[in-house]
Amino acid sequence: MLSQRGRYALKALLNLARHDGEPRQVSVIATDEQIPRKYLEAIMSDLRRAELVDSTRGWSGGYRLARPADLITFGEVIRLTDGPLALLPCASRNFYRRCDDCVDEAACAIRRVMASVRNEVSEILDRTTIADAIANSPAAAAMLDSEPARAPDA
Amino acid sequence: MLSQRGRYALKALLNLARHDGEPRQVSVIATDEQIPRKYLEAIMSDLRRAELVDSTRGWSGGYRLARPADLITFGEVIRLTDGPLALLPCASRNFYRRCDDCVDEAACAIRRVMASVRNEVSEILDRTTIADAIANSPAAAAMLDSEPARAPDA
DNA sequence: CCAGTTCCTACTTGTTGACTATGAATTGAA
DNA sequence: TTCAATTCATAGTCAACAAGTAGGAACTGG
Repeated sequence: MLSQRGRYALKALLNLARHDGEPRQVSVIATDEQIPRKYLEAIMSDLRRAELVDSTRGWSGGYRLARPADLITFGEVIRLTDGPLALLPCASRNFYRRCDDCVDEAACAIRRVMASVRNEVSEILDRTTIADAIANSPAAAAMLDSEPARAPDA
Repeated sequence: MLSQRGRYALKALLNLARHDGEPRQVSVIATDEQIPRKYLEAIMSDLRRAELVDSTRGWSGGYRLARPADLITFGEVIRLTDGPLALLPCASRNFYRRCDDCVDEAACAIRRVMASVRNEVSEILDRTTIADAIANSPAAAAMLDSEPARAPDA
């Protein structure tokens, strides 16, 4: 499960992307997206340290995306807030860690399955950008069936 | 991330599947798979309540699979021990729950992405069975590239 | 009746997620 | 130069949960 923190981070970045251009204050985003202001402040600090957003302080300060929205992937954000995408540390590429009680990693049947899951998940999340997400939003969704979002689902 | 509990449950079921036939005791599985005995006991109880295994007590008691190994999927086990596969409750099919702060679920860009992730994940995990996993294990892995496990990976 | 097993309830212990509080540092406007 | 609005940093709280442990009751074949 994605943490609340991760969900908030994504919502905030989407919000920034939708109102591109001038800096946007934490308080504005917070009320927009129904996020506790102080908590969001901490999250935005993380995003800044990770160089996903830029900040300016003082009078009309706030945050904006540090790069174009089509260069920020879901995968990057989620790895930042929630750590590995993989279901097991030993199946993670970015956060690899051996299981302490694992006898023979190469022969581990569980690991093999989890690795294929991780492949599919990161395939989607590292391909899908913030820009993609806002592109197929509310109204647009019905008209076009673009490539990135695979299943219409419900 | 999968919980330790979930990993143990999978290991235990694989162990049962490999030694099919007569009942196998918790203590045996525990030493085989490096799992704390008492903890495994609790896990096995859960698996029994979920009707994944059968138990007999007393003298030469123990556990065996309640069904053929090719009718037990990773998905079922993981949902039992770890809850939803989906990254968000609102993107789960089996454990659906609305996000409390969600304004318009149908228009939610994040949900759409997470739903497609969930589709891929459950596609794999609900298709892959315990039998599949032991089929492509140690030696077998090199010779045949069967269908279920997609990526060799590393 | 007994030894070996499962089964059940409760407890402990450490970690973490989700905030909250307080205030310092910065910066444009008045 | 002062002021108000912002970001930034550190620390603290609180509840929930994961990962075990403890102790013993219930059952069952020998």
